[in-house]
Order: sequence, then structure tokens, then C-alpha cells
Amino acid sequence: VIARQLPPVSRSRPATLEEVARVAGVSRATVSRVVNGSPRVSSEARRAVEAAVVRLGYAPNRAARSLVTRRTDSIGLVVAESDERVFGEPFFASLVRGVSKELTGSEIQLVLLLAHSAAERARVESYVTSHLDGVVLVSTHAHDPLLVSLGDAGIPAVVAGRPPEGVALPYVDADNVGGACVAVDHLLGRGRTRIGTITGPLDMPPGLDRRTGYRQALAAVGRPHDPGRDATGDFSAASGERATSALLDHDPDLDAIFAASDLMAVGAVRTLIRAGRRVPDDVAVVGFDDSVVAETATPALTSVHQPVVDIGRRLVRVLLDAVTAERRVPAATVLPTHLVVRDSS
Amino acid sequence: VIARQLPPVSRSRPATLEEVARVAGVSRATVSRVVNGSPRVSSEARRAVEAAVVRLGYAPNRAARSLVTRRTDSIGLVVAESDERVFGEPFFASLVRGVSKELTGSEIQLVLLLAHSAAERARVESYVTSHLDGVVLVSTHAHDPLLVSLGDAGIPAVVAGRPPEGVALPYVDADNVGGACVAVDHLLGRGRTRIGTITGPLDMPPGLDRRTGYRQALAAVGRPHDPGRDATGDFSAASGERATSALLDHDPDLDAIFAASDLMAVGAVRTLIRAGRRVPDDVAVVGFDDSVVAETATPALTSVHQPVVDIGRRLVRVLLDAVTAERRVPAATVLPTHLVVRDSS
DNA sequence: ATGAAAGCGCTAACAG
DNA sequence: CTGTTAGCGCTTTCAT
Repeated sequence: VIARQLPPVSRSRPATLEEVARVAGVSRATVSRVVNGSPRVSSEARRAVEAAVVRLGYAPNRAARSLVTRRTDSIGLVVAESDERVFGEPFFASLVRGVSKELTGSEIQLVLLLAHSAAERARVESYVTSHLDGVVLVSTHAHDPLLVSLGDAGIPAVVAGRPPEGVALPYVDADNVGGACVAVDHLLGRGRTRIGTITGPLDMPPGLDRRTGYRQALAAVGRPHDPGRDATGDFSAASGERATSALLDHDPDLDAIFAASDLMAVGAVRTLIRAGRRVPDDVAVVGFDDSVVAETATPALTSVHQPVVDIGRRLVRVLLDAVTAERRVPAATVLPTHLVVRDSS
Repeated sequence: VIARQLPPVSRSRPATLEEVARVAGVSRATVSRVVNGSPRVSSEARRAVEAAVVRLGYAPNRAARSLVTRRTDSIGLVVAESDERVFGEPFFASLVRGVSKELTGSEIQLVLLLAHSAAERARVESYVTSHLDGVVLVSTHAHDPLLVSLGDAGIPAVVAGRPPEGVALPYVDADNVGGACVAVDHLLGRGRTRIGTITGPLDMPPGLDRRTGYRQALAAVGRPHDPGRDATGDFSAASGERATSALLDHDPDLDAIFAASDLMAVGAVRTLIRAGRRVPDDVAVVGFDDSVVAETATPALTSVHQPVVDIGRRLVRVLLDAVTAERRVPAATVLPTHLVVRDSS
């Protein structure tokens, strides 16, 4: 039988570098070198230090470290969104997963900053500039003041999704144009000819880009642009219903709808059924986002999948490159989307 | 015309207390007092300092402050979950909203810690104990090692949702038992008599509690417990389908189902329709969570609403009380739920 | 009411 | 390869 354990180190106060040094019989500088992985340490000293670290349960004090290095080793995820729903969106959830996934293994912490009100934005800005190494910015609103102020402040920042024109920050986005294009191609391939679209808000880049993809696909096969086949929504199911009614009014023979979000697609299906159309027999419907509702809807929705988790990971990689200034970061990174075919088309 | 502005303060390096003191013509100590709202300062000095603070755009350096106060002024939101989906769940999203809402206006920052793998859990634990004032723990897994280790570590912690038996941490939860009870009462009120239930996993407190509520409501009206009317699911739609088949096998005349999650309710509806039942005419269905799918499902689902945002807010309040040790914190806080009646019942 | 001074725990020259 | 030393920016006695 062995003694059960070393005398339990009192947790009253975390061990310091000083204590580790004393136990290991070296100087603070040496301990610091070991802890920070410097090669300029004898293996003998290193072993002694490592043992002491374990024995004492030593963990560096970040505050002290950051005071001298002027780095906080933490990055912010800033959600600049007055509309609180955003947070509940699957897009955001997956984004966070990607971000935190990319951070695993690094010593970098993720600080969440929600800036709903105008007052909060101001706080966020001052906080960010003095306490974070960099930020990932999520904002669906065009002309978000934070977008420009953070840009001006000169703090490393990367935007999730293409920001509106005029913002000089690097961004990572899904290929919205390409995705929409593929969706419409798919509809054309199914023999549909009278294809309408329900766009997102046109002051938001994704809204704009998906409409662009729709038009490109049609233009590519020589279809002229018919304004009556465009109806604007706001990404919500209710707006999808309204838009579909409008579309049907203009062209009762519509045989397909490309909706710029799954929620709008659900609204479209609902309205189509109510109008006596069968989906997909009479009218095929394709959504965008490949969210849970696409799977659970009846019929299950064909939808464009965005690699959101990957976007999150890439966002972090770009940001960290910007922070360390190791290399010039790309102004834009566009990740591919793909179509998931289900029952609605 | 006035001069456009004071000479733009160079942002090369954030202003320090020292600089503010010089500009205001006082000592560092005085500036510190003003910044921290100490009353022992003449209004004259205070004015001078405040002006200098504004002029210099001064923001205290958290690292320096935390080094001396031994407080980090940040709390962690620890998601101890190997199952990555959790993050996408609406429950989690609303929780975060509540937490961050409660934090607005305070100087406290929210640090997000995801602990998927076992290795990460270890890191999280060490990180937490040395760099955070306290943590809010989200874990749906029974017997999560973090639950006990954080409890042992003596760091202030509060759990979202009732933890499994044996965990001594304070928690905040929705009234799952009461909610389920009300749901079943509602079904009884609609004249239903053959009411089955699809439970959640029985090793999870919410799964257990909702079943308890179901049984209580039935017992209250003298219905004996019929094991054949219990089917176990895992909160997913697919499990809801399977469970419903089992329920129908046992009792083809079933006229109502209480599902412990909206997703399972959706699965139930799907299976019922396939089996030739009309919802709600032949079989009424009630879900739990009042999530987006409850709204978008066809028919729209009657569901039990949990005050998740409030849970988040309360979590923070309890945690901060525990951190400052201002008062003994309640071991359990149970917030009321309510039924949202829609078309499925 | 205010200032002087002593660190908090750590890193980073700089010597040796 | 290692130790000494000088702060990083802030709070906090302790005098005054």
C-alpha cells in the first residue's frame, strides 16, 4: 500500500511562478521559459519544473501575463444585433460551434459580446479595443455602426458573412450566389420553367446575393428577367406566405419557387397547399439554409446547405493570422455551398 | 465656428491611470477612487478626473486591475456536452440571451467554454478555477464529471436545469413537473381519456420530471398508472415516431399523446397521420418546449412553454450572489411554465 | 480628502 | 543555459 496522495495542496491560493521556482530549485525566469515552451532550457531543469508544476497544480495567471505581454489571448464574438432572435438561429449556433472548435487546443478564450442597444455598442467598442486581441463580428444589419467603428479602431476584426459595400473588413461567407444558382439549375433540370423567387431583405447581402444567383441561373439559359416573379420577404415564414400569394397572383401557372430561406419556403408551401397546389407535383419548392425545419417540414424541403461550421473555423483562422500579422489576410473567403435534395422538388 | 475637436488622442496605446492623473492634476490614487466610485473624493477633483477620463478615452486595464483585486470580473458559461447538437438547440440560445441580458450594464464579461472532449473538460476545469469568478453550467448529461469536480473545486457555480441526484450545486430550472401536469390536465379537459406519453430519456432529469407530471395529473383524477401508455424516446423526432407506433400497438384507441418534447410530438403527429388518425380530431397531441417547430408544424403544436430567458437571467443573479457571497443562495429555483394552446389539441 | 509607496504574478531584456 | 532586474497598470494601506 502506498500513501494515498501527496499532501493535498491547499487551494486557498493558486500556486505562483515563484513557488514553482522554489520547489523546482530554479529561478522564475526558467520556470517561465519552460511554461512558455522556450527551447533554451536544459532538459534537467525542464523536468524539475514540469514536476513542480504538476505537484503544485500550477496554472499561469492570465492577468499577470497579459499585463506584460499586452495580449489578452482572448478573442471576442460580437453579435451586433438589435433583433434578438438572431441568437436563436441555427446559423449562429453552428457558427459558434465552428469558432470554438477551431479554438480547442489553443490557449485562446472566446468572449461573447452581445450588443443589442446603442449604449451597448459603445461599451463593446471600448471594451474590445482595450481587452481583446481581435473580434469576429456577426451582424446582419447593413450599415451597422460597429462595422465601421471597429474597422477604424484598427483592431483585428473579421466579419461573418459578406458585409455591405463600403466596409473594409475581411470576411468569410458562404457562396450564396453559387448556391442559389445551383438551386435554380436543379429546378430547371426538373423541367420547371416558370420559376419564381422569394428574396430576403434586399438591404442584406445574403438577400441580395441569393437573388443574384437566381437571376444568373435563369440568364444562363436565356430566360429574360421577369420582375413579376420576384417577391421580397424578410426570411420569416409569414413573409413567405405573403410573397407566395403575390407570386401566384401574378402567375397562377407558376411551377417552382426558390425561397431564400427555409422558413420562407415553409410559408410558401403552406400557401401553395391552401391555394390547392400540390408540392412538388404542381409547384416545386427549394429553400435555403438546410436547417432543421427543412428536415422536419412536410414535405421535407430541398434546400441549399451552407458550411456554417466551416465558416466559423475559417473566421478564427483568418482572425488569428490578422492578430499575429503573420501574413496578409484575404479580404474575402467564400466557402462552397451544396444542394440537399429532399421531397419538395 | 469652433475648433473641430480636441487634438485626436493617438490610439497607439490606451491611456493609463497615470496619464489621467497627470492631465487631471491629481494622483493615481485619486483617479482610481473616482473610477471606482469611492465617495472619499472632493467634487472638484472628481470633476477634473472625469473630464480627463473623457478627454483621454480612458478605460481601466482589466488585467492590471484583476491582478491586484484577484477578481476577473468575468463569468463562464460552460457547455459540458459531447453531443454537439446541444448548441443548436433553442433552449441553449435563449439561455444565453437571458444570461447576457442580465449581464448588460454590469462590467462582467461572459466567457464561453465548450467542453466536448474529455481533454477539454480537464482544461476547462483548471481554467475556470483560476481565471473566472464563477460559472454557469449547462449539461444535459447525468453524472457529468464536471458537475462534481466543479462542485468540489469550490468555485461558485450554478447549474442550468436540475442536475441529477447527488450533485450539490444550486440550480435554476423550469417547472417541468408542473408543466407536464398542466398539459395533461388540458388534455383531460378536452375530454380525452386514453392519454399516452412519450417520455424523454429517463436518465435525464427533464425526462424524468415530465413523466412525473404526466403521472401526477392522471393520478389526481383517479386514473391508475398504465405502463403500456409510457413509451420512452430520446427527444428526437425519430424516437417520437417509434414511440408512437409502440403506443398505438398497445392501445389502438388512444385519443391523446403528451410528448416530452416538440420534436417527439412532430414525430408522433407524423406517425399518427400515417396510421390514418386525424390530429387533433382522433388523437390530440401536446408537445413540450414551445419551440419554433411547434409553431411551424402542421397542425401547429400545443406545447408547454418554459421561461428559458428568465432562467438565464436568474442563473446569473444567483451566481453573482454566490460570487460576492452577499447572501446564501437558494439550492433550487424553479420557474413556472405555461401552456400555449394551438391546433394539435 | 489626497498622495506616496508597496506590491499583485508575470515576461523580457540583459548579464553572466 | 540561467539568474537578476525592471517594470506592465492598477488598488490599497498608511500617512498626512
